[in-house]
Amino acid sequence: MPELPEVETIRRQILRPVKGRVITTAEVFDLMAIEPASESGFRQRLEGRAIKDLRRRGKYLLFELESGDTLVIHLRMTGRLMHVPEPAGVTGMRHLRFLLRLDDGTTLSFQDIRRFGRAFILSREESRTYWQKLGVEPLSPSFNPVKLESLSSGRKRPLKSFLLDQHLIAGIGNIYADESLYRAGISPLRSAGEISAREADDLCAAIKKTLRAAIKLKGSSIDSYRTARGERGGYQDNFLVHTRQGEPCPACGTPIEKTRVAGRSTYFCPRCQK
DNA sequence: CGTTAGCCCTGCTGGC
DNA sequence: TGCCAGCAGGGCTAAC
Repeated sequence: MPELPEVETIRRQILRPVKGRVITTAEVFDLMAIEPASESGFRQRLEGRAIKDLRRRGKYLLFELESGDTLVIHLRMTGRLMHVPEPAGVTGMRHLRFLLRLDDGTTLSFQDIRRFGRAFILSREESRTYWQKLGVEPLSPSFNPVKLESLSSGRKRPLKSFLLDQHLIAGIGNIYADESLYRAGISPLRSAGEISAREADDLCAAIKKTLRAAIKLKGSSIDSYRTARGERGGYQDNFLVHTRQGEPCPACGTPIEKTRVAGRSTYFCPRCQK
């Protein structure tokens, strides 16, 4: 499931190929993939527009257009965004929801098995306010132990639930929440408001270290995630606890436990994580 | 306000 | 072999 490292991998891979390109045609095959569900509106605001820049905010990918509009794509669970060099490369693609043809003959394709992924377009004005609801970027300097403590203080909810809340910190999903908490040696069940200053230090460092390591390996391919070039990520082979229930903890050998927190599968070492 | 449960969706898995 | 309940979960909304 694409989280910050997966979305950032896609952004880095397609930035150069798409920057400065003009979207010649936009084709929609599943109206559920776009908001609002209007193909004509979607085409009107995209066709003939040049892509000025490609940015990321949390798990969102932002195509900034010369027109001032921003095409926003969220992959959710099973969304796949690929840059396909050959015009015929998209024929026969399964679960194809929409595609954007570019003026150099290449194509951006959006596939999505579970149909949770969405694309929408923000005007310049809407862009100014839309992102305020999202929390701090965990890899930015403004995400530091002091910030983490100020976000967590007074909150009774479990740390796992806290880390998954995109309004507080933007980009961490189920995989990297588990991995970061393990690295920090803190239980996912602990109340967010109860962590010490020392633990906030550890958790902040663990989050940054985990996300950076995952980006280096182009993300995690447990299931359907692929990079923009169609490759599998490599970080799933480095998971310390996630999806490893019953296997020995890398540090102490205690079997990794699986439980459910905030409606999500949660993996942790009952001995190393207090 | 803070927090959680339910919903959306489809492919895969495991039990019988 | 076939059937089907159960599971996976990001973000939104309703409800407590």
